Amino acid sequence: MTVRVRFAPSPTGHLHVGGARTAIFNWLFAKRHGGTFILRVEDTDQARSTRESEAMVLGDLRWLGLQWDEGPDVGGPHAPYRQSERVELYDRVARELIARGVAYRCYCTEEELEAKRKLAETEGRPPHYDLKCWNERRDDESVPHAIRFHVPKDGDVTIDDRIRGEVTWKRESLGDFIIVRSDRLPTYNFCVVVDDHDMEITHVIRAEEHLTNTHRQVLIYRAMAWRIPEFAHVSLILGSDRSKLSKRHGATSVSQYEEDGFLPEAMVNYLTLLGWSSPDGLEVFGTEHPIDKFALERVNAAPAVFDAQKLEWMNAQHLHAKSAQELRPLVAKWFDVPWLEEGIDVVKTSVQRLTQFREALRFVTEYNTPAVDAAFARALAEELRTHGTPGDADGYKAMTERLKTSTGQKGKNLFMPLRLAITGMEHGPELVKSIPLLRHASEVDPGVLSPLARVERIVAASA
RNA sequence: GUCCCUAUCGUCUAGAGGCCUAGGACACCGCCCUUUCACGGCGGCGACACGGGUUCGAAUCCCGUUAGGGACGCCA
Repeated sequence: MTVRVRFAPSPTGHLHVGGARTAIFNWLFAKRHGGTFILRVEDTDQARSTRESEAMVLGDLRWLGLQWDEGPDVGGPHAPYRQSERVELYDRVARELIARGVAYRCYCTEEELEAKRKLAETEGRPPHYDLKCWNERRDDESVPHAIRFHVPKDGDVTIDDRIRGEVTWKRESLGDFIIVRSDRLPTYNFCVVVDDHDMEITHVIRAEEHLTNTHRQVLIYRAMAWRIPEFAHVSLILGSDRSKLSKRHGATSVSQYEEDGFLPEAMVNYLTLLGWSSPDGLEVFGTEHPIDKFALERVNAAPAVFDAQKLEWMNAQHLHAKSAQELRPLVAKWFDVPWLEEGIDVVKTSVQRLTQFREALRFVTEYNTPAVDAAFARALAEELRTHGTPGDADGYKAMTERLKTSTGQKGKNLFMPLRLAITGMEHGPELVKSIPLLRHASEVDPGVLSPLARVERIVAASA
């Protein structure tokens, strides 16, 4: 049996990190077993679903590099992959369920039901449907109605969750539930089952919030005598206060991280580690490693707190591992100059995110004449005029040797004023790299002030 | 309220009854490297929620308590 898994987002906004992790686990599992990764859009909630959101979610998944084999945009043997386009199928199955005597039309209004729920609550009873329409079953399609699934006497369910082990529910914990709304659109618990069966899904890997829904879903599988897939419920991602991750904890959508200059491979790497760990303890990796090692049995059942600091560290690891040539097109999205590649090479290790290169290279793009000893500045200007600005490490070494004698300074007293005079700042990358960068940048970019021009400004200012 | 899930350093985790004096990573602190910053290297701080069992032996198995989370919708 070949593995078929799906990620089924509802298009109500950008992809969240929790959804991203669920998608990653599905994708990893499919890749691990040479299976098929399917993208299905769950847009039956017409009030909240939009095509714009769908495009955003698809874009976010693409950015992460999670390629799907079947989906609304690429099609596949079980098209369409948008639930709103599959209503005929749901309608057919709902009728079959009614014919089998396990589902029935319910003519109760939402107001009636609301009142019944309130009453049940005050009387301390479980807020389950009172079976009115089940007891007076009638089959009138002309009157507005919903369709309910009747929970059978033998409605106890036990599943063997691949992450949680055995989970059991008693039938009493469930009331008859709606599978088709009065607007004829199916509800989540119904269409997931119909779709997962129709799309021949073998493993349902999804968030823990769906765990208790599985009870209802298994009942539908049984009523239709369909093969029940394997289930794996992944725990939730929490914020720093251990409540469900939400906006107030900071960025929660993957697009936000993209905008903040995170690398997709770092994002995937970090999220993969939220709940899963490699048997050999490796933490920084590309996709080959987890594809080779991933197993649902190693996924932690406990919820995980999202740690933006570790994500940032992870991003730096991936960023530092890339060459300046690889980084250049990525950085150019935020900051582009002719000398960008050399600039990236010089400041790379001091940067965690793509967005930080602009600031890290500010010593090149900006120069605020610093306060430097006038005599030192004159000697430095003289040095640069007669020997030129060094363009490599050897030239830099020779220059500093000469400066020792011409300025009479050494150690910190030589290097600090030198750094300050040329970069305008007290801190920055090694001078042996910064000075050649400044020289090259000023040669190709009229916006960059050359080292000599900089020093001359100091001399002029002190005159 | 009922049902379900979960519980190892601040955080992510390793741990499948003796290999545990509980290992790694992030963060934090210190030292080294570095005439700055960063990177990197080395070291330190720091946890089995609690109470009962089972066992020669429990972080690991069982029960309970507590705490957190989820579900109980004509949301997904």
